[in-house]
Amino acid sequence: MSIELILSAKIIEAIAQCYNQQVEPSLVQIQNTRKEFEGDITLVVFPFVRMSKKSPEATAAEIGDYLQQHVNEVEKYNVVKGFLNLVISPAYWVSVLNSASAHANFGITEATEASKLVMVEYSSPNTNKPLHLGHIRNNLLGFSLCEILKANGNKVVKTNIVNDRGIHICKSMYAWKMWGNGQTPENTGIKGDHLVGNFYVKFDQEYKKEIAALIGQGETKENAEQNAPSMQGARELLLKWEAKDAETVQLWKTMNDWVYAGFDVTYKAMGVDFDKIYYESETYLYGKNEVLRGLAEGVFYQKDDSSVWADLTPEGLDQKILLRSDGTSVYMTQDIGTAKERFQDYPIDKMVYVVGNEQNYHFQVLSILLDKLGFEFGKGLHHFSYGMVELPQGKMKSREGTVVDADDLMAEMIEVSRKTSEELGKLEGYTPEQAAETYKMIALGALKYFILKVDPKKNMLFNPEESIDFNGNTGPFIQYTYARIRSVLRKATDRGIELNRELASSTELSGKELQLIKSVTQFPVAVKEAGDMYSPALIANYIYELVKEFNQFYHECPILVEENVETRNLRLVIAETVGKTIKTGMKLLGIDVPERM
RNA sequence: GCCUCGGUAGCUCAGUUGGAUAGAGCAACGGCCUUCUAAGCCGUAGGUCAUGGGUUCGAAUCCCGUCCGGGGUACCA
Repeated sequence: MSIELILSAKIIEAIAQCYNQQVEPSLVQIQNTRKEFEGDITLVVFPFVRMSKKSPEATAAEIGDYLQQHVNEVEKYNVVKGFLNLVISPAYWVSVLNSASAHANFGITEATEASKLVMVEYSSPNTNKPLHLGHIRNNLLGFSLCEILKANGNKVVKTNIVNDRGIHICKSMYAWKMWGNGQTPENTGIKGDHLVGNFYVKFDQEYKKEIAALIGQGETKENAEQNAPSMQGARELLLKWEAKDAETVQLWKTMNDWVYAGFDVTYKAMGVDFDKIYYESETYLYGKNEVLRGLAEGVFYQKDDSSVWADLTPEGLDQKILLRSDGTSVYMTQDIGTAKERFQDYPIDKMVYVVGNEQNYHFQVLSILLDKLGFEFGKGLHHFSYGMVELPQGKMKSREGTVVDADDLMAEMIEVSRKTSEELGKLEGYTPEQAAETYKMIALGALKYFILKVDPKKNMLFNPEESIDFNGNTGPFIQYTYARIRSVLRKATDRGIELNRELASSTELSGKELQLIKSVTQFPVAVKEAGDMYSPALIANYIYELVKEFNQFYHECPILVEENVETRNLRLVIAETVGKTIKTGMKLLGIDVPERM
């Protein structure tokens, strides 16, 4: 049992004994003592002063006396204003370190047969353009969230819904037909997703010209947008596709295959993967069927132009279109079908969608619609809503070319990493392959940590002019600390030093040693909170604090050079345990750590 | 217009259900490599927590108003 739980129970007991009052556990506010005060754990006594009818100081002292007498681990205490600072015995901290060091998977709760099954949808790209920085945030958050949920004892199915059909694909297809001149990834040497993306941009350029021309001829803006030949062409392709026109389907397959080949490369570079991939082209019909069923059952209604709608005014929302007047599906239709499929395929206890906050309304509506259609899981969907990545000039727009491309960004980061490593000359003796692997590990560590350390809910800014840092609160800083620890441990082994991981309870702890042990014990707490809050950032911030403390310790306390064998052993055990915690924690972020750098 | 999210150091971000003197990194300045990796460590400077009220022992945190910004809002995804 953790010291916090023991104390919590004893504090309630103390109040009962001293003041004859029953208190709710929620009133017991225990926190780690701030560094500037003496002590390890602090109780906020303000909530109890009205029970004691004494000053905060006197109340704190009475509770402190009681705890000191009744809890072995409480050595002494001091009172500062309404704060009762408890000093916990070193023996307790030693026992905690022993247990952390003994557990291979310290901080991790393994899933069992009885565990909940969580399905997490993330990535979910459109197949009309390559992945950009916004997708990177999605993928990294999604992957990390899955690792964190697993570490909290859940079974997780990582899923990806590929938006492989729809008007956006048809735009790229139309542009390719009109202006493609038979270009392929093979004959141009351009990565497939980028090639298709080029045509998406081309479409938009031509479309805009046509609109301008039509407006010049006296058309209204709305009419021009509807009647532009490009748009009509794309719409026609969408209709042909839904009608399974052979030539259209063939072109669609070909271009999507180019994109998939490109995506595979990007996913692999990012280090993300999926257990089950759904394709919208396969699920949208289920959605259409469900909408038609809803229409037949009177849940939805049809307008004169034969478009199908949901009336959400009882829920305080608007009307929502579910099938266009030409009968084709919209985004919502597809998501209904996909949800139904998934719950048929898996015994899902919890469904999580990792999708940007621009779609908050969409998921609010999806939840309601599924519920209206009689799916009991409708209300339980969880939209993991994350903020946008913005550039200094504002939002990224693929069609306007103001995007930071995922492949380019990763390649640039690797290049910076390589140069830095070579300048520092840390990898001498490595083969070129080993070195290249390390450059990549550091580059991705920098990128992933940069993205994940920010609260997912908030928008974040990326300035391409100032490349991502490798110093300070960064992935490489953490990786570097890990490499240092490994280096010390290697040297210990080389010198024939054997670790004794069963530390005696009488082991003495200095300030930094104690602080590090306390930090390590917070890891399971951080893992749980990250799981509860769906926040990789909590893990990132935790590791950073741990690593910062380790570096201070490393600087102040000699490890191998220490002459006292017991102290040397203690420090090695601490270093090893911190290293293990860093590695486990970084794994939860999808970041690897190097043996050397 | 309506809905919704946000505003913390020059910049990028932390700040558990309200708790002690609001913290990091970057940038700036000054120290520390004959000792386990200087991608490090130590120090200096930098704040009206957008703003005005309120709630209370206590507010960056909760409530109301105002200003500024992002996102959404019936045939894009």
